[in-house]
Amino acid sequence: MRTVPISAGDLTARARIVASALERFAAHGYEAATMRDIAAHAGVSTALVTHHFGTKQALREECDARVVRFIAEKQDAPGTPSDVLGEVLGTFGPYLARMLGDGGAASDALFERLLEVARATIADGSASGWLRPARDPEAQAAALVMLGVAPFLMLGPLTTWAGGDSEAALQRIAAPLAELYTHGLATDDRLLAAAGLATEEAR
Amino acid sequence: MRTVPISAGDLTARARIVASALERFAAHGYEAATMRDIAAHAGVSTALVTHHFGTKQALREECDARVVRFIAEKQDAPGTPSDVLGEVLGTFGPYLARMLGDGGAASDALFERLLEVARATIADGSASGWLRPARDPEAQAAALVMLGVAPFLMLGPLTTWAGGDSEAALQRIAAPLAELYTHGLATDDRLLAAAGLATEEAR
DNA sequence: ATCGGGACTGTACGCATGTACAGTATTCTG
DNA sequence: CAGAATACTGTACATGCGTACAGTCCCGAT
Repeated sequence: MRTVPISAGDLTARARIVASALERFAAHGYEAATMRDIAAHAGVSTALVTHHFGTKQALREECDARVVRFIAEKQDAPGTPSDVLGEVLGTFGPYLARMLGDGGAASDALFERLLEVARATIADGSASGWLRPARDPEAQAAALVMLGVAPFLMLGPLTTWAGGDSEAALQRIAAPLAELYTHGLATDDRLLAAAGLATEEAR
Repeated sequence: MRTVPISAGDLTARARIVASALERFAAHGYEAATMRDIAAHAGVSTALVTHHFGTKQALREECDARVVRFIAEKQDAPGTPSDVLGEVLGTFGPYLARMLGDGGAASDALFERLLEVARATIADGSASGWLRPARDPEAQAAALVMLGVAPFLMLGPLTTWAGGDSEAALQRIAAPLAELYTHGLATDDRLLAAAGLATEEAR
């Protein structure tokens, strides 16, 4: 257990590389982020990155593992496990958004982890009664993940929309989403009908 | 006005290039799509692409203009202008998702167009009464665009989740979204409170 | 003290990309 | 039916990418 405060300069070069990779992958995506850029932002040479991780793909796997470990810690933490998804997205939102948007096997694995978190949230909410259960709980979990990640996927346009401040964009977009989560959007069942769902459901 | 049915083979090479670019940009994103790939799928040489459009960026602008024109036609069309956003996304959903996700000035311009569509939808829904208005209509419009684009942004993981069929993924994810739009998700006001919104609102 | 291994770097190679250029075929125009 | 403009192609070039390699520095174990 670490007892002294640490700063970026005190970190191992290896740790600085991972942190830099997480940031550059989050900012530009996996393909667009370059090994040279990652190395430069970590203050090391490009060769050291390959020395520690071998390939760019392996570096990404290390980043993914770091995120997965963070999720597992949040899941296993005592106290309030209510908004694990929110905490995870608050820390790794941009990174997860980029990786899930790129697709591929690694992306699918991360999505599966987030699905587990969402399933737990739904189970908890259904048991406690504060969450309205859906006909298809698995699809509801996928929708929950999608809705959580969506603001980060569109952070670029949303930031411009909000005047250049990404934090302000996330906060402003959160308000109508909270209203949506609470009341819905439509006043009748036309959307359910359009989705091919029967309308004789119980309120 | 064209009166005879047209097939892909009958199209001008220029039109085939634009169609190919729209498809490759949608499938792989702007950066990852290559001029050689676009040319090959259009059945022409790479040099012809540069001959017609000059640069890759100019080709993208042509694609964007095509989409913008499509949106304008849908907006100006008579009859039911109720779900213009849905029709636009049904045709150019993957393309718009990739372009909006990449960010940049062109992305912001497309987002602004979609915002206008969403504003019109909200105005119509508020007037007709089927849509529950939000405290911040502009943010509601942005949220509407975001929620519409989100499934396409995550089409990769969602497709794997649904067993490899992207159409099935979109359909299955639409069900809980329709429920969300109709009833909301929470049974109390805790999410509104968490978003910093006062709870003394009228239902 | 030394010596062996890991941290670390500079350089270079092969490859894919966007683009420029010269040249040929085709189509329109007078 | 010439001639000019346009459609179209093959090739080549500069650039940036991921990665491999040889070599230097430094620190801990014997």
